[in-house]
Amino acid sequence: MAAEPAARNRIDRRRERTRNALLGAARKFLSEGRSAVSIQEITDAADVGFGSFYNHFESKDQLFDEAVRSILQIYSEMRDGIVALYEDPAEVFAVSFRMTGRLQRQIPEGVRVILHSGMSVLLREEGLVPRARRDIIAAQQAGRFEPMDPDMAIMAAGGALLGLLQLLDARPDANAGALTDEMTFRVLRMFGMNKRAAQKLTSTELPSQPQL
Amino acid sequence: MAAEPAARNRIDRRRERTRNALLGAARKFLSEGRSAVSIQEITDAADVGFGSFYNHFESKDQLFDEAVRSILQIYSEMRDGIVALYEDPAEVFAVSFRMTGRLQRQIPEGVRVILHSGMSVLLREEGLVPRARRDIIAAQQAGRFEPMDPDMAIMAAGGALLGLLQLLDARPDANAGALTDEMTFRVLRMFGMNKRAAQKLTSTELPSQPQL
DNA sequence: ATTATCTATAGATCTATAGATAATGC
DNA sequence: ATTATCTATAGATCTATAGATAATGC
Repeated sequence: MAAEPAARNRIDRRRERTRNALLGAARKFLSEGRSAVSIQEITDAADVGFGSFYNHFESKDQLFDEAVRSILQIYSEMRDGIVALYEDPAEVFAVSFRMTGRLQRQIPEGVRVILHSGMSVLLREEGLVPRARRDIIAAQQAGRFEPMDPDMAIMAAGGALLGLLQLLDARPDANAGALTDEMTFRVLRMFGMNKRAAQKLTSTELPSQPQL
Repeated sequence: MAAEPAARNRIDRRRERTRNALLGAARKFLSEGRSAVSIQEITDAADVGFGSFYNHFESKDQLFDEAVRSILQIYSEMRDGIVALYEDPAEVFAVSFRMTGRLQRQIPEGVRVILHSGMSVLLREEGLVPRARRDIIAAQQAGRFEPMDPDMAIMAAGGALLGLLQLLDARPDANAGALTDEMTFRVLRMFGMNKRAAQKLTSTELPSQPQL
């Protein structure tokens, strides 16, 4: 009752397949920074009839927007499942950060979409931002982080995270886990944690990476 | 002999005026994230004949690329002039950071171009990046910053800087100087400076803002 | 019978260029 | 005489839609 089964019948499943093919093609082009492709090229890449595009989206912009949104949503729901195990908000923050850095090696293309979409992701009230805000505020109230304008903290941590993802993208052979943990450590230090506490939070074992 | 005078004659000056009008229009559209405008719209906004476009640029992409490059170049030359007064590399870094945050209030449109261009600015070997790398490495060697992979440091500081600029853009009434200094303080802490030293570097008086 | 997909296409838009016009140099 | 700008336009490309086709539901 609460939620429909994934697809009600064969027509709906086919419809969803087409839609996903379009979103996938959009992600592919966005990950290459090619937002100027024609709808024709998109439907070709999706292996879908040209007219089908308009069964699902009103415009290219709408498709691209949904493509970004879907990435943010899928990933942040996954995150929620993972961090449900932790109580300390500082640890939740650290685990999220460490998992997200590692994500670059799992879905480099998806990450590239975000990287190309500019800093404005940090203003979207969906995805990791609202979650990071909650974690940071809670950690501040718990005395784990120094007091600081939460939005500043988000911009600092979010910017550093995006920078890390960009660096990992440019260095395919680097040790992603080590670099990510180093960056997490630095961000925790930036938030006023002492060395030992920051060290501890960035050296605990992580839950296994979920497959996407 | 070393460098030509700004413009040799009237023809050259006119040519440059046209070119600058096109670059200005490109910046305007890029600052609005509208990279899909037609060349026609660009020449209209520049108040320039349509065909003139091709006297100066081969394609829209080339124009946009030069528009971004020109912003980076103009700003970083200005920075070089300012920081020439300082010796301590950590102070050079701090002053650069603090001036750049304040820049958002001076040329919000130019900053918006950078914000829309995505994280890839942090990979460009022009503009602030190579300068920041030199400063960071020098500060590490001088023992002012903790040792750290310089590229990681750049991504962390650059990401935080872009995040700050994005926040300032979204908060036109906020105290840009105060927020910028707070962010600078945090970044210095991230690089391992102690509170007192970081405090000192972010509370010194800045040289007067140059007009652009 | 219903619904989504696909193909074909009209009309709009966009790019690149040719040739005319205007401004400046010599 | 030279050089840049401007206007006009051919041809290419792109979008949005109409109508045909294919798949599924009942």
